[in-house]
Order: sequence, then structure tokens, then C-alpha cells
Amino acid sequence: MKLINNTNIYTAQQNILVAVDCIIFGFDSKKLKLLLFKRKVEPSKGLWSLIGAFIKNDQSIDDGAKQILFESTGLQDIYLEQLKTYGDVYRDIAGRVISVVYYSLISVDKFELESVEKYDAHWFDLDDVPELIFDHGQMVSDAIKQLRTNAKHQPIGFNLLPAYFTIPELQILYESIYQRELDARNFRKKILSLDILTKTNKKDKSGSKKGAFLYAFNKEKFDELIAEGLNFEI
Amino acid sequence: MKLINNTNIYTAQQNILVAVDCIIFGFDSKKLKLLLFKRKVEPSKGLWSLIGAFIKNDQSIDDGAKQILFESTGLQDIYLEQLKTYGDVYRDIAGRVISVVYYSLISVDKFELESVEKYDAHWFDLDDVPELIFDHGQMVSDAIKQLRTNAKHQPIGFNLLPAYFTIPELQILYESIYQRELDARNFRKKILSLDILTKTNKKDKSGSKKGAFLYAFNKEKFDELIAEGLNFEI
DNA sequence: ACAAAAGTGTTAGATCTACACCCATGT
DNA sequence: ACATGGGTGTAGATCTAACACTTTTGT
Repeated sequence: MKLINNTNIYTAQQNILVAVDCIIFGFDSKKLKLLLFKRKVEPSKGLWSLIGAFIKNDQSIDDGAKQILFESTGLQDIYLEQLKTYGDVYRDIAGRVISVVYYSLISVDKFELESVEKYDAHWFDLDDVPELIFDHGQMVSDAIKQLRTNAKHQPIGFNLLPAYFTIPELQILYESIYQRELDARNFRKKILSLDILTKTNKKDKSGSKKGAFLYAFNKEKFDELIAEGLNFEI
Repeated sequence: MKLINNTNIYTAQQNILVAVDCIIFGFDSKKLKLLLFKRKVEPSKGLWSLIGAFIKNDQSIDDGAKQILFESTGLQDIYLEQLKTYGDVYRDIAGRVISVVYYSLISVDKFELESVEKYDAHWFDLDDVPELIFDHGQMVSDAIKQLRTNAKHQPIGFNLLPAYFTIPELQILYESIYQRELDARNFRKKILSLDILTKTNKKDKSGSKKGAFLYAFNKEKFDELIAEGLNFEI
């Protein structure tokens, strides 16, 4: 192996393709979901997979991920973070392909259904994920683990909710991320003490007769908090 | 852009090289250090850089990283973790190269000095890092951030120390990772309460006349703890 | 004898956890 | 009127953070 700081010119005879795959999490006010796509071509036609593409020569990897997300869901400017790169030699049965994997969080109500048709997309419960092609199953479990970790230190949960949401909804979301029940009083106390929610005087009555007040996430206040060095934790 | 689940064959006309770069952290019982290499060839000859290489067609990315580490330091089986993949179009001035970056933690006393000669390697204090080529500076600051985060939840600090170390040494290490002073009594109390250190009856007198007892990290006990679901935190 | 680092406990304050009842409203 | 989920307070336990003196030993 020639280490780069000693290599004269970039003469590597590589024959490796670079792909990007996106893990798309959603939340429908009851359960955490994963958006999967049915593969329409060989190899592994008919199996479920993440959505992905090969990046173009003149496109950054980040931009590639954004574009995949946009083309498959119609959404732009959404939470999107690089997870990990998968590079085993035989991970793709059709050739040497490495995959840079991103994960994104969207609120299911924002999702445009056209993609369902075009790409054979389907939301799956996290505890009901079908067999996936290649190493996509591993990617998904890594992403879930990462989601749980990140949820403790960043307000990523808010990306999975619509602009206005109730505290019980938020609690259910965190319960499905952490997979354990939370105490309603303690949860409410803690989340409100962070002072990053703005209460509206509207109620959502879809969940109960009494109705629950709708809140909005206050990003300015949140950014202040972070700038002051506080670390968010539920 | 053709999404993969819709693409017949892998006909992407890519012209992208895949490199691996390694960030090597070390600790010399006083300060946290970074191992950098002087670039011996154009472009950017003479500037400092991380050590890296292009991966081979028949080599996984993980194995590529291990090999780079072995060739540049002589060390095997050391802590090595993938950090992130950098994929901006113009990040390397000599062509389209994406870089999968790993970081590793070694104890400086294990490092074989032959590499210093062969590759023009040098240890730098973290607060005295020189200008680096391309986006390597960004990589390093991302890695430092990641190191700080991981140090809170994994016992990675122990990889930076020799097999036997004193509690004051461990404290200095954590202080240099977190960049703040820790209370000696509280630190000792907490670290001992985890019950993952094995005390020896030997003393290291290099740091003081009285001498400090040497301890070893007990990986079995640590793994038990993790298995029980406890999460390590300093 | 003294300088220099190692080692040791306690206490006040903050945070976390567990827990039970009333409220508002659609049916 | 009643069933359903929304909303509220407290007390005990646990954890965190601040703080000062004694011990050991090479010089």
C-alpha cells in the first residue's frame, strides 16, 4: 500500500463506485416509521431497500443525499445527517460499490404521496421491517441506534413532528424513540423547563375530547441554549 | 439523477477516487497529541497532513484504515473508529477524491519511532496544530469534537494510556479531552465506583515522591456493565 | 525540614423518580 | 352521566459539586 503523503500522482487503478443511500424516518403521531422502496430491477428485484443513487462526478456527497431525498419525497430543507460509510468488498452483489449512508427525519404529514406510486414506497413500523437487500438491514439498525443517541442531545425529535404538536404527541414520539414509557408529569415538566416550546391557544382535539394545547418548537431559544453551553437532554 | 431502485445496471460513469485518512490521537501522560505527517510530494508538498491512502479494489474500507495505521505506526489491534466521509467536489485540488476518515487512539509509549523517519511524522499538541492540507483541518476538529462526545459514554480514554496507569494520569487525560479541570476527589470517587479498574500494589514514582498506585483497566468488568445496560459517564 | 503530589469524607444543593387525582368535553 | 385522555404537585432518593487537610518520600 502506498501512503498518500509518499505517492507522486493519483495513479490508483480503482474500480469502485460511490453510492449514497438514505434512511428516512417518519412519525405519524403514533409510531416511528421507516420509508422503504421496492426494488424494481435486478439484482434483488422485488426486495425492499433504502433509496439511493450513484453520485455524479460534479456533485458533493451531501448534495447527492439532498437530491435523493428531494426526488423520492418531494421535500427540501429537512433534517439530514451523514450516518456512516459502508465499504465491505462484497456488500453489493453486482460490483464493488461503497455506500455513504444518510438519515433524515420527516413528519409523515409532510410527505407527498406521489412518491409512493413512482418509486413503490411504503412506510414500515420500526419493529416490522422486512428483509432488506445487501447490508441495508445493518444500516437501518445502526441508524436507529444513532437516532436514540442523538435524541438525547439534540432536539431532533422536533423534525419528526408537524410545525404544531401537542405535548402528549411529543411524549409518544420520545417513547417510540427510546422504546420505554415516560412519566407524563415528569416529561412535561422537563420539556417545558427547557423553555424551547411556544404555547399557542389552539387545541388539537383529535386525540381526546378535552383536547391538548398545540405548541411550536422555538428554534431561536434552542440555539441560544446551545450557545450558552447547555446540553439538551430528555 | 437515477435512483438505484429504478436503475437497470450499474452504468454510472463515475470518475471518483476513494481514499482513507486516519486521525491518530496519542497521550504522553501530560498532553493530548495528534500525529501528523509531512507531505513529501506535490500537490502541497511540505505541508502537514493526516496519513492516508487509496483503498484497493479488493480491500474493505475498514481494512484499508487498519493497514494505513499499521504501516504508519507499526501498531495493530488498536482502537479505530470511522468518523465521517468527506465528499465535496473540490476538496482535493488534484482530482475528485472522497475521503473516508477514521480516528484512532494510541498511547504514545507504544508508538514505534521508525515511522517518524520513514514518513516524516510528528506529534503536535492539540492546541498547536499547524495548517493542514485540503480539508484535513476540518477533519481534525470534527474528530476532536467526536472524541469529547465519545469519551463521555465509552471508556475510550483507556486506549490512550499504557496498560498500567495511575489515577492522576487518567484524570489529566480526561481533563485534556474535556479541556476543563476536574476535582481530584470527585474524579477518583466516580471512576473507582464504576469498578472497572484493577489496583496493583506497584507505584509509579515518576510523577511525585510519594508515588501513585498503578491500575489496569478491567475490560471484562466493563463489558459486563455495558451488557447490564449501564452507561458509562465521567 | 520541606516541597510536591497522592490520597481521603462530608455536606448543601440540584436533579430524578415515583406516584394519584381533578379537569374538560364529546358522546 | 360517563368515558377518555389532558393536565397538575410533592416528597424521598440519588447524584453532583464544592471544599481542606494529612500522608509519603526524595531531596
